[in-house]
Amino acid sequence: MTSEDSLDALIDALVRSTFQVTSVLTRIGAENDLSLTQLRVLGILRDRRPRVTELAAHLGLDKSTMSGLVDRAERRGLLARDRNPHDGRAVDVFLTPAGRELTQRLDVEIRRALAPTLGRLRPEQREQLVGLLEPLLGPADAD
Amino acid sequence: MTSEDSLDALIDALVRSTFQVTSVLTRIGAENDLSLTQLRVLGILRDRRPRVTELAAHLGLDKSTMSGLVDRAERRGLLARDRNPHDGRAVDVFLTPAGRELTQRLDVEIRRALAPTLGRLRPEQREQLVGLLEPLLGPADAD
DNA sequence: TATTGTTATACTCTATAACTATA
DNA sequence: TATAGTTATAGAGTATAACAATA
Repeated sequence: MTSEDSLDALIDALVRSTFQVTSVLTRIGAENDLSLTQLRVLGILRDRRPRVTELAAHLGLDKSTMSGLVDRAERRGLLARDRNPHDGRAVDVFLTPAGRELTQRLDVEIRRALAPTLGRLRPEQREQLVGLLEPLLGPADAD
Repeated sequence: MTSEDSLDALIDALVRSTFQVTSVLTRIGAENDLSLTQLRVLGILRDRRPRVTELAAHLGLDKSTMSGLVDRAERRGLLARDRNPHDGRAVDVFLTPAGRELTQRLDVEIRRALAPTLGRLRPEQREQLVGLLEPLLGPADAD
């Protein structure tokens, strides 16, 4: 196997695993009336209180798109806005208790959905896989 | 590290790598005026000539959604429809030459975008990674 | 009767452009 | 002037329900 081939095979496997994981996340989101994007918003807010622009940058979206996403999630009581005390232009976004509760439930569901497949690997293989993926990952931003 | 922890860490790494790959695919799609879904449609049609319902099933979408996606891609000349000769109800979908050309260009761009990151792994590590991902993957459906 | 596909409808997601308020 | 956020607008993506054509 040449180096080229090993790269092609890896890209193929990685893209396939991407669509497979995405499909699980999309399904669990849909079962809870959440788009994949809203799922990610909740995931980011788990341990952050970003302003709208930061949230948009995290997701690679325009700030106007972000406004709409925050609007709809806020209307559902999942998150809330607050003026940033240090910058009158900025608006901080954070989970409400209901949003936090839903996020935790989603975590459990995601874990439950992926566990059977990932359980095909022995624990030491899982650790090996994590070790191989880690150097590929950018700065943290799970879920 | 307990077995629970190794599973959590793996899910975290896998989800993060999923969003990272998705972001690359979304960007390359957008640069070519294609949504991630349209990108996937083209990828599926590379080596298949499915009917509308099969395509929808592949993507986990409703057939009415699929009708719209095929409509728009057809209007752009990327794919075409043909009545299935064996079943008068069915409509087969396939790439046009222009669609095939675009798909090949996208392949190159995706490869070029992912190569630098994946190049951080040595060839034997890449093979190891493929070997660990493969048992997790369902039946083929790359891109 | 059941299946395949399209259409009508409604809502979410998305970006661009124009705007207001603050820095 | 530049930045943060919202709103208006337009188009794509999505599902549900109703429909026509075929099996």
